[in-house]
Amino acid sequence: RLRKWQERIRTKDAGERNLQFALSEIDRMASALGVPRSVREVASVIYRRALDDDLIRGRSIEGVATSALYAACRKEGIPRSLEEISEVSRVERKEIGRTYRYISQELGLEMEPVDPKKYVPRFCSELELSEEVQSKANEIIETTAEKGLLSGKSPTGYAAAAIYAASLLCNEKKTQREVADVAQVTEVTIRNRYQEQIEAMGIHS
Amino acid sequence: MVDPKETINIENVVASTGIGQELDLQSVAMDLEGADYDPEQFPGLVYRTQEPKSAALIFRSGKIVCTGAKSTDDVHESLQIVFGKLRDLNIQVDEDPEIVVQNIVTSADLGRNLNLNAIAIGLGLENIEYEPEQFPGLVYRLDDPDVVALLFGSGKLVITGGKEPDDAKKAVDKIVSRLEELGLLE
DNA sequence: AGTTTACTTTGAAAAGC
DNA sequence: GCTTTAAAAAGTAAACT
Repeated sequence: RLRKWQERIRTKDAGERNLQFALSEIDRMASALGVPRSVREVASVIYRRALDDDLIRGRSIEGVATSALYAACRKEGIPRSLEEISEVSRVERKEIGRTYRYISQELGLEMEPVDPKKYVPRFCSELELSEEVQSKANEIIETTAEKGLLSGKSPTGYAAAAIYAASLLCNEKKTQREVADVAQVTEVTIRNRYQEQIEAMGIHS
Repeated sequence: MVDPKETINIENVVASTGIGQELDLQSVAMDLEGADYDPEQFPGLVYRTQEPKSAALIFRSGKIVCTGAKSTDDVHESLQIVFGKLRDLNIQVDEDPEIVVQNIVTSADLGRNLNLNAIAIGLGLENIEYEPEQFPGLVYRLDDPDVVALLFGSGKLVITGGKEPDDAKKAVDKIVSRLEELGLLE
């Protein structure tokens, strides 16, 4: 009887320690990403819900914590790509993506697809591009997405191409390499998306 | 426009069967040319047929999995070839082993582009999975028939998880009518 | 700038770790 | 859970030309 009681305490302590570890990891990654406190709070709530629903069984604590943070960034409207998230996590990109899809389904997060426009301010500021370029990029994204060009395309690559196009149109040219580096996509992806977008916008350059 | 059902094409059929006899895979691997057997990596021996093209996974228990065939007829033809090869090795094979189709992968074309973002919302975010950062297709699980459909921006789709060719037809019909009533087709 | 190859997703069975 | 098999869809990445 005493042994059983001790075991319960031990289990409870272990669970408590695991939760503390997860929350501190979320905090560490959030700091590294430079996201506001509200995102960490949302991530913590998602992690606790996953814990309550027993979704961590068979998965790593770090993986679930990272996925919760990825989901929280999106929910708060300041998405980080899986590539960016994986740079501050010790879990690899593919695993974060899988775990995110799993907890998202199980918790019924009903996450909407990421809007490429959400990446425009951050990418443009890293490239030191003007407000004018940002507006132009947003206009390109809005217009071409309405024409159906966005289906199936990665939001970061889509945003990168629009920013590249906008930088040319506003005479603040950035090279494909520069834009590709901040968006963490390849130049080939920018070229492919850029061609489609320019054509759909009826721009001839 | 063409009826999307007429664009349905079977791309792969997976079936299981068994010869009703245990096998010494080590010796089968020696005698059967073209056999790939690496028990450290996977317990099954891989044997590929050329016509019809398929891959058979042969296990110690005598159970066999056939995959890669383009029709249920091809599955039967391929397995007859495998049974024949085993008999050539003086291995007892049941006279007419039962062959069970486990999965059929089909492709189809709705004939018009799809706005996956609108479809994701329309079908209900709780019913679909659409993560273009990870994969360009929208994943839609149906209850009846019990299959999974992958919808692409081009209007092409993949249906998998079905056990008979008819499942794909039913699925395409349901998807088309669902998208039509949502006003998301054409 | 554009090509080739390879990997991402879905489904199912087999035997064994 | 993983391992292996095959095939489609379309996007993206890495490595070349």
